[in-house]
Amino acid sequence: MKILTELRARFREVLENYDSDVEPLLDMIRPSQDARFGDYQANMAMPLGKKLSRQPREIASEIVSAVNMDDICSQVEVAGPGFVNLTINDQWLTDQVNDLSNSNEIQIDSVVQPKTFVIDYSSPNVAKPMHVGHIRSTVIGDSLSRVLSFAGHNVIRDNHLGDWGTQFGMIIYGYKHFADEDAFKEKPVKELSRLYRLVNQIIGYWNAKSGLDGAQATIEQRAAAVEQARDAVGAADPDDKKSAKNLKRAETQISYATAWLHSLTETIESTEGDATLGPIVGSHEQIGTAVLTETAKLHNGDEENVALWEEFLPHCRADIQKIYDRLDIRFDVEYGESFYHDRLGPVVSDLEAKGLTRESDGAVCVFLDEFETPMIVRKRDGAFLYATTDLATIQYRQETWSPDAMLYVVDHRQGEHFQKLFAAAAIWQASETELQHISFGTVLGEDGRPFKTRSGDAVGLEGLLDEAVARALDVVTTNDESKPNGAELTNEQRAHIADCIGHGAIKYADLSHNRTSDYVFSYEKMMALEGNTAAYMQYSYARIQSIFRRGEIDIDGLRASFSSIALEQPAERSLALTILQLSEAIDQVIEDYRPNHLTNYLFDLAKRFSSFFEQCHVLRAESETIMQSRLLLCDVTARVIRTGLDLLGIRVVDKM
RNA sequence: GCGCCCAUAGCUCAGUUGGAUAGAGCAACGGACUUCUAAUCCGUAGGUCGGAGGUUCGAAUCCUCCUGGGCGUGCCA
Repeated sequence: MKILTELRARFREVLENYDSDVEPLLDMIRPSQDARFGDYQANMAMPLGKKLSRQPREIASEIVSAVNMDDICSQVEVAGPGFVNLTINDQWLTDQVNDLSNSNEIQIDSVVQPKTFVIDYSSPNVAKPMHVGHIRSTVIGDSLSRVLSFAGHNVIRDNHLGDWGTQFGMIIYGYKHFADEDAFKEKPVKELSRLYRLVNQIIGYWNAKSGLDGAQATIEQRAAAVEQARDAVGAADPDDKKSAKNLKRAETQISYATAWLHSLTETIESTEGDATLGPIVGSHEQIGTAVLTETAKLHNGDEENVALWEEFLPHCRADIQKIYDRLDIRFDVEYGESFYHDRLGPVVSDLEAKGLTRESDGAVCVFLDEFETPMIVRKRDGAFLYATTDLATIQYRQETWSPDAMLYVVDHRQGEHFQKLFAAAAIWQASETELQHISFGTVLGEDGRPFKTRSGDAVGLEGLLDEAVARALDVVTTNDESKPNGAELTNEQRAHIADCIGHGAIKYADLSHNRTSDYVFSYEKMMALEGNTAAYMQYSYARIQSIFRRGEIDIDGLRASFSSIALEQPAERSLALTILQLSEAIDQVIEDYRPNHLTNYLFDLAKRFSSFFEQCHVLRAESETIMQSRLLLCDVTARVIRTGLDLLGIRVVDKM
């Protein structure tokens, strides 16, 4: 399991004769993109040629004759402007894959220097139901945690829950005014989330009311701007694109403003016409400030509000935990925002004492050279902000774990916040800790807009998972019933398989996209169960288990015997080579914290297995020896798939 | 206005940090099932990598400008 490591080790000594810094040169040894160029290629001769003002091909030949690769490469060729194409020796490859096959667990060589990572992910607001927006942070953070720890790093998974913010003020206000005691006793979280939505709608109503005048004024203002721009276009010469552009922009802006006014009016009308909301909104005009007051009272230790918070919180957490249990997500610590409450004042005092703050409009601010706007750590009204909490969190984590790195798996819209946070942390307390925002894009609906329900709400996570499982069950059932030898699964088995496939599909769809880009959420695509989906990998695994069942193979016994893998057919060789590249995929994931390198790898592996499966019959192999070889190759493939999927948080099943 | 990000096949996306003739999967077309599970495999077709310059042996990738889009932008998180 160390092809690339081994190749680089062989090159290292020789390359030291050419350049003092060999790491970048060694990085230029990589798998070939095309089978015609061998299994691996070394591309360092070209840059060396430039640096040393010599012919790259000449350097390549020199390197090739100096590096001792007789045992691992069957062919070493200099090609094109100076590429070195390496073909791995079949015997060496066979030995390597047998080593892996003989080991009890699929492992990669642990990192030489284990680091301590704090990974901050998921972090939902506990008072609101989890929605589709939480899926990426949760799934990506979980996978990165699994991968880093698999590679030998020390990982602390921290769920930085939003358990102390304005949303609790909203619930408390809602509880005091609109609670249905019986409903709360019956299903507390359901009642609390009803109260949250209710309060949210009333706030929205009053915001809309107070926004009407402003929206009207904006429209008038922009109408004037459109007139002005239109005149400018008339006056300007036809080639002046600038004024045409201005007109277009002004027109766009007025259409936004009109749409905005329309949505305000709609909110107001629908609220007033609503059977529940209509009668009550009128008596809660001050709800906005009242909610802030309830929040402030909570923060200041008001007995009643703290008691309510303590009563609500366990229910909310239990509800979130239900989702984590379904998704097989776990954390080492769940220090929510409330945990840092007592540390916020001291953080601000410390910043002040170190002369890093300046007062501006009554707020305590940290001004940073790189940014126009400051980071506000204490509001005019004395309240703290999430920036304050985040600084306190960094401090706490450093004191507690002295991590080498903290990773924040949070969506890209908070990029600027983290830039400021990291900059502030750097001037506040010098530290070697690597602070990284693991940013990701938005989940879009099939219309290319952020994924919302028809009414404009975020899509609930629980319903989303239910839907995926339901669709998976359909496919499992249809497939089982159309098996040539008749259905073979009980209802319980079908349900379990659908559970693994449905949840796996959701996770895989997310992880297989480059995290930095937005992606379009589509049940159809992820459930198509063809192509690059979790099901394809799960299917490969199930087929292998089916071979073992059909042949009544005791695979553990076979592995313990003296049988070994021999690579005769091209499909066998190609599969074995890919199996041995797991560690390269893991390295890539860690390199830039992107799990999609692992999904790409697994897809490649599963494709090669499918080819092998078509071309090389296992149970009807030409001889007992070949059959045993292929059985072992199947076994090691299955174990690598299982390991890889496990690192993505996805389960396998024996039958599909 | 300023800042960050994006634009690759009809659609959804990769593209190993500057490497060889840009790849998958859907969708389309043609083949392979008395199956070690066809949820599969084999093949065909599909591209001005948004546009224009530049950097060099070599650019989807780096730089500049332009076009089109997304997001953020002083007391929410």
